[in-house]
Amino acid sequence: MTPLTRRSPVSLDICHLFKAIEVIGDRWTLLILRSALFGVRRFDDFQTELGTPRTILSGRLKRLVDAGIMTKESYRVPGKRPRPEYVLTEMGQALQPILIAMTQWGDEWLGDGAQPPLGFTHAKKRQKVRASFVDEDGLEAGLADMRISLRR
Amino acid sequence: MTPLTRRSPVSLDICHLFKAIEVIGDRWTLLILRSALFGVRRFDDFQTELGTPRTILSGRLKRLVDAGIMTKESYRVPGKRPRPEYVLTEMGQALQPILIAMTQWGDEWLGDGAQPPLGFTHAKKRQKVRASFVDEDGLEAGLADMRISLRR
DNA sequence: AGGGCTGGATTTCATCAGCGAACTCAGGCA
DNA sequence: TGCCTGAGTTCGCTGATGAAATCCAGCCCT
Repeated sequence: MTPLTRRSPVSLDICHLFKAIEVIGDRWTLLILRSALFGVRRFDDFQTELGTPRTILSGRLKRLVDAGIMTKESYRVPGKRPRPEYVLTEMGQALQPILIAMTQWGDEWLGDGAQPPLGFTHAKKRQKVRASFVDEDGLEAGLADMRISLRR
Repeated sequence: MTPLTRRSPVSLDICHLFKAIEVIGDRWTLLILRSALFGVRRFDDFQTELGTPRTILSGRLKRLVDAGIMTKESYRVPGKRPRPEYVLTEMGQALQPILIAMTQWGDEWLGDGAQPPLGFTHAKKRQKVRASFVDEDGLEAGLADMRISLRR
């Protein structure tokens, strides 16, 4: 068990985890990102799928665009007028490992014994793939092997 | 870029990611977990460090205990009366990869060019360690190698 | 025994964010 | 012109949030 501390070693104002939580640590934001990673891009599609109140949705999308996680682009169905489309930037795509790690945590700890609906496998090797940590050689490093060091 | 879809392939009511978001997808909850993973355990320590309103803090801690992510135990400083202590369960410890992945995402995308305050290295090999995915052989699987399949 | 101290937790109330429904808006079509 | 559609805003209402004060249990001290 982690030893008791009275204070975290990193103060909030320089903590990147804290900043990340400020940006994406929000129920609706996370749900929007989940849909977006699956390929959903349109306002009404987010709205119907998640049931987000429209007012909240437009605010969250705006924040995600401001943060650089999504861009607001234009799509056009022929014969229709142009419509905005919310697409993940590279910065947004980079969130996928986080969401997958959350999915796998859910699979393991919130699964009602049921088989998880999504499987993560290696395309060629056909082995199960799971979120973990790797060193520079691409080899797994367990949490036990890992040293978390404080840089001053 | 992910192809456009109008709907996510997994409906919310069977999605473990959705369930995970319901449980931990909340600003204060995530901040509490951050502190907890660093070793903070006491009500007032969380409160001072995060500035959480006491009413919110007690509510969130209760939810985390109900969810099985923390347990409420008793500690006793000799000569003082026993006090509750909120300790991560195994289920809670298992959230560490998620928070580390978030930290590293923040390091990469929210860093104001500054050196991140926490370094993750392999204790023996002294190499940098990063969040990623591994197959059953413990070898890294990039997102490109990975197939996400829908189980029916 | 009684008063103070300390760290959890609850009460109170003003404020803010979430929510549903209705409304606006722009541009294409008939 | 009038209508349709997808996006976004306006408008109230309600419920959650936040700050401060209060409560409460149990150990100390005298």
